[in-house]
Amino acid sequence: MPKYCNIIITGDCLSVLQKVDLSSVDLIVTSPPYAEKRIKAYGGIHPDKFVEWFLPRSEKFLRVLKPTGSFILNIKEGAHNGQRQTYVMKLVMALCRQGWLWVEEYIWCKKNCAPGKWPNRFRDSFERVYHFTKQKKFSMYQESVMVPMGDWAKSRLKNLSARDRRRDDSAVGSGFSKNIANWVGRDMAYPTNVLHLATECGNKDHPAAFPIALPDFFIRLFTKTGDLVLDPFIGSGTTAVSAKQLGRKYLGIDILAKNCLVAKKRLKEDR
Amino acid sequence: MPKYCNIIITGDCLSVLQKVDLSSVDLIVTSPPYAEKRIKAYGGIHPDKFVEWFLPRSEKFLRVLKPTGSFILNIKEGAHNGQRQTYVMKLVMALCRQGWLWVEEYIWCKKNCAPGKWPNRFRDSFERVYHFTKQKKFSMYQESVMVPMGDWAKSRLKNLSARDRRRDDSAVGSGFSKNIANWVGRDMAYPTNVLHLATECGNKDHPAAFPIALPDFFIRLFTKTGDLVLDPFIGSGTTAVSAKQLGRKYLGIDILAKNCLVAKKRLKEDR
DNA sequence: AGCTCTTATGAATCATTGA
DNA sequence: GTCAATGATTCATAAGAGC
Repeated sequence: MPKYCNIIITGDCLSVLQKVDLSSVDLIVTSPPYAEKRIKAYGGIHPDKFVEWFLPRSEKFLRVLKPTGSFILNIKEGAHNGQRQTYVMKLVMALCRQGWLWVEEYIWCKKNCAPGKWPNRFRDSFERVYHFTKQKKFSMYQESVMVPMGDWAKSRLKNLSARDRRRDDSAVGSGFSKNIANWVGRDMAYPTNVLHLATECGNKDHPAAFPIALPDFFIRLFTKTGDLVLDPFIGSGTTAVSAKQLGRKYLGIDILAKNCLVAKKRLKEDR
Repeated sequence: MPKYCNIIITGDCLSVLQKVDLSSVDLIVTSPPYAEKRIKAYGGIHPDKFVEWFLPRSEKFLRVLKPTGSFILNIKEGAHNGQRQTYVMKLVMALCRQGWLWVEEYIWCKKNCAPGKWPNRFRDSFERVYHFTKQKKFSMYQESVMVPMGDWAKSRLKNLSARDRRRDDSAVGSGFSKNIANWVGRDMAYPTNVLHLATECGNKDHPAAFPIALPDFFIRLFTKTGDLVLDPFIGSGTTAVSAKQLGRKYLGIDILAKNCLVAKKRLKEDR
């Protein structure tokens, strides 16, 4: 059993990860504080400083991640003064120089995006999810994220709300397995690199909760039961809740004690 | 009437555009030969050489584009040796340095993408469409690309909810706001920056034809009737056909005489 | 079951003003 | 100039209740 396991730690992941065992993590799933967003919550990282702020931390990610592990990064640049920021591109290229292999970019297409109308752009309805690895060969379990084809299933599963999951869990006790079993013999298909998910509804006491279906997808895709999932910017705890529900171990880190409290509370209440 | 108008020209756009009038083009829509793709057709541009190959040509684009014009670039990096190439990111950043303003990235989500299965990734079902301009203010006609709205609007408008009324009262302070009034009779909605278009079916005698819906969308969005649309890598002629169908002028350029023949044939047959 | 109606809400962006 | 803060403006959808 790893030293730090199934806990939420308050602190900067830069220092906290120093104490975590080398090559002990199977998957890192995270959504860092975006540059110029969450200024009140995180103090704000200027877009020009974002890459240099991130790199020392991603170096620690390299340290604790197993050779066959994956690093999933959810991020999206904003628009300022009529132009899109370029720091996300700069970050990806810097991560490649740091030793990461950029395997894929998934698109998280948000069904319900924020309102607004502007003279020069439409509403932003997608975010990027980058997949990095340490090696060309890595663990991937594609069968565990197969989606059913056909209308009846599409409408049932296009949105995996926490509530749906809870219902399935309580009925069967093991999350997805029952559903998967039900679909055997029906038309199943592999997903593509575009994910259609609604943003989470419901108050999570955190300004930027991503839908649980997002970590859920990548945890099932890149880990097996009992593996360790790390989120170095745990926020409201969604990644940890998802890992726990799927029978994985979790390690959550956040610099704000307030966030850690929210995450711990959600883990206790399993929601 | 511009000198070069409603024609397809065989040649390298680098030299051809030298003869085109300064600031005469309202919109550039193109899908360049991707690096390492279409090697037989174009002789192949190595990923490492792609940016330096492109930049002299995009400089000519700056020359012929009107100050209020837009440049729409459809491109997607491939995967090699298990990793995504970075030349698209490098190109975007180089274009910014060249003077272009990066306004937006649209995601063209391909409904019916190519089948296939690989050990380390799923099927690639999106392409990038970058929107660049010369100025912060540019021509944009958002109303011309509105899409049909769902049924929900009708019922809502029949009987304005108490909450809608309250929200607008507090916002405006005088009973009915004009916001709600704007919705009455509206059955169309603005799109987002994720476009759901099917890929073209049917052989167009060209290996990388994009669906006509793609240039159609951007031509309607960024030009009005009679404007001039340029595609410096016209390929099978889709951009020109779309422009003609929408009552715009077109100028198509391709280095391969074979492509120009196909484009001319399609224009004549209007398909 | 299916239909109608109600409610909730999401990492937004731009123009303007003032320091 | 440049930068920061503030206010104005703005949709489309899912899910649930009720009939």
